Amino acid sequence: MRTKLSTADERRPLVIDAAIAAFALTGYRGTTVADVAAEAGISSAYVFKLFPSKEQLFVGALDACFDRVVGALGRGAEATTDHTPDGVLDAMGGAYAELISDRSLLMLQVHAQSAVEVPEISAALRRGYARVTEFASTRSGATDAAVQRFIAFGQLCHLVVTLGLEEATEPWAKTLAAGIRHPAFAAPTA
Amino acid sequence: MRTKLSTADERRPLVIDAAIAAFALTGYRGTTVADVAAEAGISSAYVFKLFPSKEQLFVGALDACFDRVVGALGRGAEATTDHTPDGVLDAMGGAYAELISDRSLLMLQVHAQSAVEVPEISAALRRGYARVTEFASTRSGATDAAVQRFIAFGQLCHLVVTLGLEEATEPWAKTLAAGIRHPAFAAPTA
DNA sequence: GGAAAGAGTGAGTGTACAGTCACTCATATG
DNA sequence: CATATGAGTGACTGTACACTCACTCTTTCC
Repeated sequence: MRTKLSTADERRPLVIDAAIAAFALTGYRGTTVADVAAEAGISSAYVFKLFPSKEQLFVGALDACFDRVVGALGRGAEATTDHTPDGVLDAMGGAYAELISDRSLLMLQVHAQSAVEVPEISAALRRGYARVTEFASTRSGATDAAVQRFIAFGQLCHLVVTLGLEEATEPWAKTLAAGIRHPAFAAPTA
Repeated sequence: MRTKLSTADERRPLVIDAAIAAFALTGYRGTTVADVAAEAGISSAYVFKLFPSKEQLFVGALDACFDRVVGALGRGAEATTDHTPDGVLDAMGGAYAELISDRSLLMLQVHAQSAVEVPEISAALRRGYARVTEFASTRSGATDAAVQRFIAFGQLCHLVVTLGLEEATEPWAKTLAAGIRHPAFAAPTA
C-alpha cells in the first residue's frame, strides 16, 4: 500500500526531528517550512496542521534540543566514577561532546541565539540555558565559578565547531580548539 | 539646498556603519537591504551601487566590526599599568566590554556565526577570529591556555548579553553573568 | 556655456515563502 | 454498507525582498 497513515501525535515528534535537522543547516530565517516538510517526508500544508506556525515549530525543536542536552549531561554524570564536582562536570562535558557529534543540536543553539529578536525564541533559549545551567550546578555540586567556566567552554566549543576549527592547522585555530573534545575522541558513554 | 552630494568613497564607510547597526538588530537574513539603506538615509538602489551584493555588504560590515574589536583590544592593552600577560588580557577584556556597550558589534558576531553556511561570511568570520586570537596572543604574551580562556569567556559574554542576563535576577543567570563586565562598570579607557 | 562624469533615485521585475483552503482518501465503527 | 473522523495534499494568495534600469540632478573642468 502506498500510504501509511499515522496519528498526528505520532507524527509530531518526527517532524520535530526533521525540524532540528533542517533548521540546524540554515537557521530560523534561512530555512523554509517546505525544507522541514521535505526532511520529514510530508507536505508543508500538513506541517501547518501539526504546528500553528513556523515560529512554534522552531520553538518545539529548540525545546527538544535542550531535552536531549540535559539528558546527555545526566547520563554523562551517571557514568563517571569520579564523583567530585569537577569530575562530574568533566564527565558532562564528555557526554556533551559526544551528543553534538552530528552538529545539529549545536548549530540549532547557535541559530537560536541569532533569532532572539523573536520573543518566543528568546524565551525558549533562556528556558533552555536555565535548565542546563541549573542541572549542571545541582547535579555536580560544583561552585558557581566552575559552572560558569563549564558553560563558557561550551560556548567556545560552539564557536570551534561552527568555524570548523577542529581540523584546522593554523596556530590560532589550534589555540582555540585545544582540548575541545572531538566526537572521535569522546569517552564511551557506558 | 536640498541635496548634499558626497563621493562614493566617502559614503561607503557610512553605509558600513549603517549596515552594522541594521544587521545587528535582525541578522543577515532578517535584515533587508532597504533597512540598511533607511538607516544610512539613502535609497536601496544606491546601496547596490556602492556594494555589489547584500552578501558583500555584510562581509564589509563584519570586517569593520573586527577592525574595531582589534583596535579596542590594542587600546586596552596600551592603557594598563599591569604588564603581566594576565594583566594585559584583563585590560583587553575590559576594553572589549566597553566597546560592545551598544551591543551592535557583539550581535553582529553572533549573527555572523549563524550565517556560516554562506562561504564568504564563514571566511570573514574566521579571518576575524584569527585576527583577534593572534592579536590577543602576541600582544599579551599569554599562554595558549590563557588566550583560549579569554576567548571562551568572550563567547560567554556574547551569550549573556544576547539573553539579557546582566539584569536578570534568577540564580542561574547570575551564575553565568558573574564578573562579566557590564558597560556601566567598565574601566575608563584612558 | 556645455559636455562628461558621477551621485542618487523611483519604479519596477522575478522569485520565494508563510500560511490557507478545498479537497481526497483511509480507517473505524455501528 | 453508510457515515463520521481525521490524515494528508495540491494549488493557491498575498506579500516581501534582492536586484535592475532608465532616468535626473550636481559637480567639475575645459
